[in-house]
Amino acid sequence: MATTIIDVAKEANVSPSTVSRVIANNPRISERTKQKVREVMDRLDYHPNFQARNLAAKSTKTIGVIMASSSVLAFQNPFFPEVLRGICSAAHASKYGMYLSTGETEEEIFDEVVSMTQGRRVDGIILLYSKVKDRTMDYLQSIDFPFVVVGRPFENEASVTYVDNDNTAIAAEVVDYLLSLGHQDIAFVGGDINYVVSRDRLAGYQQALETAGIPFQQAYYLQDSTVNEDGASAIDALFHLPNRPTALIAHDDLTAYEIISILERKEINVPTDISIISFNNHVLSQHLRPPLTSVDIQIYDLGLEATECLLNKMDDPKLPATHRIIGAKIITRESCARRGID
Amino acid sequence: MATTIIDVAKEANVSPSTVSRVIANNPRISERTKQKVREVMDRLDYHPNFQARNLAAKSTKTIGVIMASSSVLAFQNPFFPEVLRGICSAAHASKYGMYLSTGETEEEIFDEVVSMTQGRRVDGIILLYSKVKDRTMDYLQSIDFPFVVVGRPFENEASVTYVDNDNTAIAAEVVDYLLSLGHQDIAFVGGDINYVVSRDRLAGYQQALETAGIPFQQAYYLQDSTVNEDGASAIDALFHLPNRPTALIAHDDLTAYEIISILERKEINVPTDISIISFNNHVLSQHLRPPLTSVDIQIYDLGLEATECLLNKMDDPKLPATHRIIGAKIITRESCARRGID
DNA sequence: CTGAAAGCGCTTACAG
DNA sequence: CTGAAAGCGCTTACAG
Repeated sequence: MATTIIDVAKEANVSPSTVSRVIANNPRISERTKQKVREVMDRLDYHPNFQARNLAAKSTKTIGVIMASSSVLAFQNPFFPEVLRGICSAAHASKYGMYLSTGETEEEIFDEVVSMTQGRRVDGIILLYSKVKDRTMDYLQSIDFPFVVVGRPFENEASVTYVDNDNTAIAAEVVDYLLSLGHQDIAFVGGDINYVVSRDRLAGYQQALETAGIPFQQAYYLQDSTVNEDGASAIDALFHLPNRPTALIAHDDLTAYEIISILERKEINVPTDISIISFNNHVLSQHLRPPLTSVDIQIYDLGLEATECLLNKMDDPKLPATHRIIGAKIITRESCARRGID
Repeated sequence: MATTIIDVAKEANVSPSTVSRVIANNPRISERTKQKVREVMDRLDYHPNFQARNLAAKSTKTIGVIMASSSVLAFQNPFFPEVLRGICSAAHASKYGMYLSTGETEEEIFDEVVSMTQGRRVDGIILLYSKVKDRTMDYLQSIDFPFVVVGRPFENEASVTYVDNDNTAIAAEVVDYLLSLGHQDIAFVGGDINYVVSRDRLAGYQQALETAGIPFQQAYYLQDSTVNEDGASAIDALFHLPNRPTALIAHDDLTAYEIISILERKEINVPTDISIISFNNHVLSQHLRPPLTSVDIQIYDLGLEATECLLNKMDDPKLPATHRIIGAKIITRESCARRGID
């Protein structure tokens, strides 16, 4: 059996309470006693049992991280490691541990969250996604468990703590950038519309067009799932339009890569024939040919600040909901060009 | 306060022991009682407290996943999300949870592992890397804690359970492939030599050359850190050699991308002027221009099988160490070509 | 500044 | 098939 607090207490000729207080570095214990107890802890190679400590103290010092369902996509998405890195870094700084969800379906994830929270496996939860009508989020709110969302909540925005980019504004900015290059016929390949981020970016796209007096065309709007499933024909349709687009906004770099590959096979040149810009600024985007113009949404900071918000919330559950907006900026590379004269 | 086993027991008119047995689905409890108790659990929305259960049962049903130090690299490495996906999937199938290390330095990671194991925070550990002279691994072995390594251990290979590719053989195969294309002057950009994987691949490279009767040239061997720090000049040196290489093997796709970008700036064409092949077969490798020939090492399977091995080990700690070798294969794309006539 | 005691919420021999 | 009791290894009022 591993050595326990009792062993240490006996060896140091103090009570277990005292050992416990030394572990917690309680100021009411004399330095002399602390030294003595610490020496014994070292000598016996004592390490407190987490379960016992957590049970007694009613806290776990761990954060639950919930990924979106369909793990293949969640993991493949370059967003994931980067946001995790941010979370990791903030958690580590506050000596918190990270517990990762493993559920694969929405149902499983929901059940996992219920048992994580009810079973007190974690002290707080970070939701790595924001979905329309999300049971999990509703549930967390209903039991008043400390949580924070990376992304803007679909409902109850004011009462939920979240960290997000201003996706609507960024998407509008992207459109403006293309407009400034002389483009008018701008296609938009958006993400899954069940995620709020996809809706926000679409809204930004539409608003910017409207501001510029350019009507929104349904045919210019695709979902990235279409491209990933049968990319060639979706892109084909786009390029057989009477006014074929001269610019295209992709929901993320992966989609952009996919599209560029398809275009290449059709001998459509980027950026000469069509300008392409996307979101997320993947590490590899600079290595693509042409190097991809992409929006840096500061994923690491999203994770970092989400964790800080959560830590605050856990510290003081009565704190009002906070919202942090992380800046983003267009990283100009070579996939966008001034519109040629038709 | 959350509802406890006592609440359920009272409500169902049984003892807490019985409720506990119903939770564990103990066959000695009658179906009738089970039904009754389950109904009450549902009605009261009861969820067992993990800490209490773990403390009493002396098991945590969670796996600790330890990443290599220097988290920036660990996270950025595309290896990470993919191996995690494999682990996740196997853990989930066995209803295990995942606890992630957050340490940033080797020292911190070591301390984390000590407290994870001594503090019984996890039942088993997966080491996501294998380093030369690794304290952490030595420690795990010394306390006889269930663990498995993704990668080949540097020492005590026979007594440590691990999952790995046969990196030596694969590297040799890569060389043979290039030889078959007529290349003789083959450069090798390897990984950090503190990792066993880097050593194995280098060994495979050297062996294959030797078998082919081609002397190993120190000038043809670089470490990827050199390329990442001051890529241009390292590559420059390579191309100013009297016999400049006509082929190059890169430790991973990221390094290959980096090199290709540098070459492009020098107007050295891949594959006309130099053939490039690398390891890991990143999702995006097919989208690079030219599409990158790369070795698929089946990262997902590495994670999956490592977890299975660990689960077995935890089930029966007396089991002898097992070693699983995961297959790998060269995915031929367009970055390698037959050697031109000089 | 320190200790004795109760309690955190479970599981599991032991007994019947 | 079920229950009473001890115990898992801590923390934390309470008391002095």
